[in-house]
Amino acid sequence: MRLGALAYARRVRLVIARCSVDYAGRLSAHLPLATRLLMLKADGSVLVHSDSLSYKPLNWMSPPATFSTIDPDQEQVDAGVSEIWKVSQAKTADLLVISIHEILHDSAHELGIDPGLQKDGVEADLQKLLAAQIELLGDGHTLVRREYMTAIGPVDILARDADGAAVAVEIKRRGDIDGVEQLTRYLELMNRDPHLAPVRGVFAAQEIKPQARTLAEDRGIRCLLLDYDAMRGLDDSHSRLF
Amino acid sequence: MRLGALAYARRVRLVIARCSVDYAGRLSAHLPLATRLLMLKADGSVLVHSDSLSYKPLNWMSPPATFSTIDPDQEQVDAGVSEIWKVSQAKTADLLVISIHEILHDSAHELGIDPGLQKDGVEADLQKLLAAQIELLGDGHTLVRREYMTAIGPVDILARDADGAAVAVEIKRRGDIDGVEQLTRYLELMNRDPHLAPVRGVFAAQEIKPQARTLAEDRGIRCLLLDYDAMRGLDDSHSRLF
DNA sequence: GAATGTATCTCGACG
DNA sequence: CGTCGAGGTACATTC
Repeated sequence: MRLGALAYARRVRLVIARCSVDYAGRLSAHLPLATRLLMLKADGSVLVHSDSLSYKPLNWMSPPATFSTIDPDQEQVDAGVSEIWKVSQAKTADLLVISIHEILHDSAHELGIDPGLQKDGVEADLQKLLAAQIELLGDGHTLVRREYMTAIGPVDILARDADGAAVAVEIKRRGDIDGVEQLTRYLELMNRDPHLAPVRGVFAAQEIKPQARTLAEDRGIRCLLLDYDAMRGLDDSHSRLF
Repeated sequence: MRLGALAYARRVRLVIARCSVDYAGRLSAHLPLATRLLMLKADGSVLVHSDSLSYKPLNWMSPPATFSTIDPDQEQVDAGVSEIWKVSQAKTADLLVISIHEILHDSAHELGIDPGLQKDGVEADLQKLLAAQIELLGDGHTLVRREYMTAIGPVDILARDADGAAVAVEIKRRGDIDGVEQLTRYLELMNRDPHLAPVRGVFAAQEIKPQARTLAEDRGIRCLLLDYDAMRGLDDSHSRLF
């Protein structure tokens, strides 16, 4: 537990203001003059929100950031700017400049320490389930082991088919091209091992993107769609809310 | 059950409240009782923020969402709940339930329509600029087209060199190994097309990581560093911040 | 700390 | 409307 975090006032400042915003960092971005919500958090970070397009701020500065206000020059005053906020991140040299024209609301609130989010039932233990239901690969398949180690990392599942031939399975929640590349590297390596070769590949996922499927099948890798709910059994539904 | 107090146009409502939050959708999640900022946007979406961990809300509901309040039952009243907010998304059946224990601040603000963010310096800009300045690939190069479609996706730029040979260009802001892999897949596919083959590859980026450069050159792919500022300078533009 | 994989990803573009 | 790729991805976990 860090004492430093406790020493700070856990406050959030909410400002509704007509403002324009400029950001310079990895890219440049500009927000023309409009009324927005500015949220200043305890760690110096700043979020600029509009009244729609949830989740993502229009613009922001990530912590740790330093906040300062500077006086507008005469030209800016003439343009209607009353105050300029400068938010900078020393490490990345990112800079967020908020030109305030008019503050319509300004309040600060003590929030206290948040116990944090508890997630539940996310972790697709697809791997565990598929290992337990290895026959989903096809009749007569047997499990050799999960997390079969190779020189470049663990293959999710190594199995053998009815004829005793090795089968390497890569499991993803969403099957993307990256996953196919990953499995391809494993297969290339494993097929150099005379104890294993020939090794066939199975790309298993709850959802397989068409391009990934195309690439996989082009490389002789079989695609297997996994039905998570069916595999988990319909017994435990996450109806904790009702 | 009374319907949304939030059916107003272009407004954002800010509430500071002691509350607990439950979410059920792709996953289940729970936030224990604590003081948080609740942001209700005009489109019915809701964000639950703490005073740190910028950018991402602790919990949220994406638009389009419908908002309603329901009265707590006796058990909930005994537990200190004064009000329950229910935010649901019809399409996905996601549900966010906020159990309000105490409201410490409550204000609503008219924001108006936001003109939106103007971005500058992303991959699309690089692609446009390189297409316009195709001679950066070398003397005598000509543009065939941007976003040349293949079965596994569009190649950023297809050009021909002074001898009329095809050149496939993959453009990245930051060139790492993934980009080289991507270009390699395109090249492999395109080289099967007798109308195109042989196709040479060029990996163009503002910044190319050493590992990516090594891999690319090992595969006969030429690396090209792009100077965005210089390229933009040949075009017409201006820096806004200073 | 760097690298890797996931995400209630979000968001835009394009067919 | 789906699909696909990029993101100032953000964020957690592992090496």
